[in-house]
Amino acid sequence: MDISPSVQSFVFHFGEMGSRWGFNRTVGQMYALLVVTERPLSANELAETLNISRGNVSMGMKELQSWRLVQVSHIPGDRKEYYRVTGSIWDMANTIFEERKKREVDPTLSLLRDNLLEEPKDQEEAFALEKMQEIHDLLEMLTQWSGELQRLSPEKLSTLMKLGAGVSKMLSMKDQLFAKNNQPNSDS
Amino acid sequence: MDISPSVQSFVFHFGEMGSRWGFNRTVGQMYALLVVTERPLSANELAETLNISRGNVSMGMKELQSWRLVQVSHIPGDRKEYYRVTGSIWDMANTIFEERKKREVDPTLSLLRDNLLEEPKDQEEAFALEKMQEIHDLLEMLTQWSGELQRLSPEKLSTLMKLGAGVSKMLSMKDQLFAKNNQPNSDS
DNA sequence: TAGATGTTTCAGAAATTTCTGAAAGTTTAA
DNA sequence: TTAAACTTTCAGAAATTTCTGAAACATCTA
Repeated sequence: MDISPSVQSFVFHFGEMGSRWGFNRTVGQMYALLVVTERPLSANELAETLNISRGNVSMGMKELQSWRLVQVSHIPGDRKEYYRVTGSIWDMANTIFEERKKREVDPTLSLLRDNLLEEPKDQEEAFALEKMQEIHDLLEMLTQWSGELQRLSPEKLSTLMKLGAGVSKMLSMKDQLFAKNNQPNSDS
Repeated sequence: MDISPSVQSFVFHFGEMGSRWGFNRTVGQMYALLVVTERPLSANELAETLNISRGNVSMGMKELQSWRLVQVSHIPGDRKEYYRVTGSIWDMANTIFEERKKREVDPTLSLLRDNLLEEPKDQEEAFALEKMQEIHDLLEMLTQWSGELQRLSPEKLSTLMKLGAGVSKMLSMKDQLFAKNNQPNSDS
C-alpha cells in the first residue's frame, strides 16, 4: 500500500514515540497506520507498507489486541483477517491511560502499601516510609482523578477544557455554592 | 550504605518502573534511593549501595540533573559532591510531567501542525488528516489541562481531589451558573 | 485426504541500550 | 609544580530488546 508523505511522517514519528507509551517502534508504526487508515488492513498489507516481517506483524497485532487498541474484522468471502482500531481517538487515549495504570501504577501502589505496613525501626527508615506514603497518596490522587476524567463524555470534557484558566475559579465557585448549603461533600 | 528491606524493594521496583518514565534501570534506582534518603549521598555511596560502577553514577547524576530532579550539594570541608533530590514529591511529579511533555508531546504537536497545513489530495488523505487533527486537539487539551493543574497549589489540588465523583456535578453547576449570565444563584 | 491459503511461534540474528573501568580531566593544597 | 582527591568521558563489553523467516499449525475446499 502506498502512503502519502504526511502519513509516512506520522507513522515514523509514532514509531519513535511509541516506546514511551509502552510499545516498541514497529508496533507504534502499525498502530499509527491503522489509526489514519479508514478501511481495515490485512497483516500482509501492514507488513509490506511498513517493510517489516509477517511474523512481526502477527506479534504486534497480538500485543495491540491485548491493549484493546485493535480489533480483527472480516470481509465476507475473504479468509484473511483484517485489523482496525477500536473506537475513537478519545477512546484510544482512555484505553492507553487505563492500561498503563494497570501495568505501572497498580503494582507500584500495591508495593507501597505492603511497605507501609512495616513499623520503622529507626529515624532513617521513618523518613523513607514517610516519602513512600507521600508517593502513595499522590498516586492514589492521580488514580482517582483520572478515573473521574474517564467517566466524563468527550463533550463534557471539552466544556471543562474550555474553562481554560478556570479550574481555580471553579473551585471557589464550589466553595461559594456549598457554603450556602450544608454538605461540603458530594459522595453518593 | 546499608538499606532496609523495604527501601530495597522500593529502589528495585523504581528501577524497573523507571524505564516507563523515561530513564533506565540504574538511573531509576539512583533516584529512588535519593528520594527516600534524607541526607545527601556521594557518588561513591550511590555506587556502592546499588552495586554499580562509579562512571555509571556520574552519567546518571548528569541525566537526573538535566531533568531537574537532582541537585548537587556540598558539605563544608569535604571536596566530594553530594546529591539530593530537588523539592517535594509533588514537585517531582510536576517536573516529570513537564519534562516529558517537553520531550514527547511538544515535538508531536509540532509535527501534527506541520502536516495539517497540507491540503488533502484524495479521500484517504482527508481521512488521515482528520485523525491527525483529532489527535492534535486532544494533545492540546491535555497540555492546557495539565498546565492548569501544575499552577494549582497542592492544597487546592487536594480539595479538588476530595470532590471525588463531583467533577461532573461541578460542570452542571457551572452550566447553571452561567445559564443566566449573571451572578451565582444559591439554589441546587 | 491432499493441497491451498492463511496465521502463529520461536530460535537465534540483528539492533539497540546500558554499563564498566581505565584513562583523561579538574580542582585544591602544599 | 606536584600530588592527592575527586569527577567525567567514552570505547567497547555485556545485557536486553526487537525482528526475521522458516517451520509448525489451523482451516477450508475439492
